[in-house]
Amino acid sequence: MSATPATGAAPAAPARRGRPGYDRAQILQIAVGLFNEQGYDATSVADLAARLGLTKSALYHHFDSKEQLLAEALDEALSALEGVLDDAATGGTPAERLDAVLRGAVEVLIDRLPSVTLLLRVRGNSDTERAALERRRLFDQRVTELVRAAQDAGLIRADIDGAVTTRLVFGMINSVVEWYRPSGPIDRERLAHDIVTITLDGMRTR
Amino acid sequence: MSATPATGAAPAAPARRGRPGYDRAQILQIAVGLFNEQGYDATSVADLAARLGLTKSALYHHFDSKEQLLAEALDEALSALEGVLDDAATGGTPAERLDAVLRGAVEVLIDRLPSVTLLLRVRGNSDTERAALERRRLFDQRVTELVRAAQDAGLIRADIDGAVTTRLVFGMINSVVEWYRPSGPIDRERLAHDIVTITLDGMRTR
DNA sequence: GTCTATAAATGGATAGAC
DNA sequence: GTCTATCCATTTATAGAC
Repeated sequence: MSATPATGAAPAAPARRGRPGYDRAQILQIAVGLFNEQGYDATSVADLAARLGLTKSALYHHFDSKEQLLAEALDEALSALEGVLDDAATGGTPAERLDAVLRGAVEVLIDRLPSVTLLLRVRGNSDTERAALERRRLFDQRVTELVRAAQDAGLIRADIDGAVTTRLVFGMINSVVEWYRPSGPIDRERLAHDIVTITLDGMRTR
Repeated sequence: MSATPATGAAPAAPARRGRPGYDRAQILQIAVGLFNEQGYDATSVADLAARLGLTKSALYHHFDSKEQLLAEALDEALSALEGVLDDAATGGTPAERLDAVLRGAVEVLIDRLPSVTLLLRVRGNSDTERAALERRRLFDQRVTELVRAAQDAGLIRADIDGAVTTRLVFGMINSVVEWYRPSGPIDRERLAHDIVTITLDGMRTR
């Protein structure tokens, strides 16, 4: 868990001597945490340097810009989400594939909670943010196609538009970043189960 | 719809002569729109003045601070949401009251889309924001109590924790601010119906 | 790999004329 | 009610020493 996440080619970066000695991955992790606490725009490079116990200059030795930190975090989140769809594409019936996508999305969201949280708050204020929004849009499109296929197969109710259904269900899934904490009482699989249960069968008793 | 929203005592503010001639309500409306486009922190007072076609100084004649604009918008959204709960408290069975709260929340969210959108993005970076978050928390608590009462009455499934159910369902409802546009093809009542349908009965066919 | 110092621009906000 | 001009703190980012 606490091992170095292997940014480049080095198999295992040995702990640095002297001062802090952060590598890119560690800095990115702490940066994303702070962006999520305060908001990306409200977080200054000085804020981040203070949290790291570094000066701004030392930070700029590791990264070219604040925006580069954002770009790397957004890429991590988007790649993971796209991976869910790539994996699910090989499944069986539309219903099975949809189930796999919903469960997979919840699990990615939890496993990569910080970067996905950041992604979901992007508004499009820079080229970096706009590119991320476009990748998100393509993801949504692919999920909507899956929902429509499940509707055509008669497995999902067709009295609500597929795009609306997709938005609502992913709205519920994505909202998890607002409150879920891995250290809390509810585990990953349980939450995925609860969400799939409510979205498929609803909260009303029968 | 286009009438003056009655900020103070004056029944109908006559159109100003000369330049733009904004009143507080008009400025607030445009400010909230810009905050939602770019994010509150990413929006400078200069940005807002530019959109209004005014200078910063002219803006400060109407408002004491950027934060005051935020505070007034957040209060509008919170008051409207609290009103939904106050109204629903007088209903009949827990199920009827919960239905009324869900529908009412969707309708408030749509009727006050700009201010509610702003509210849902607040992170707690100032006293103003923290006070708004606290009012939101109290709202959530009151809804959770309603869900638990419906569970105790056997009307809502009890195999998922009431607080989790509340968060998930309001996560879906709140996500509407991310994509809904009143000018679009789907009207308020239709969306409220779709959301209540999915959250109560799910998207699976039976 | 970290530091001090500083640049150049922008942030929120105010003074005072018209 | 809006303007020009300005203040001062903070912003992102860089230069160059250790």
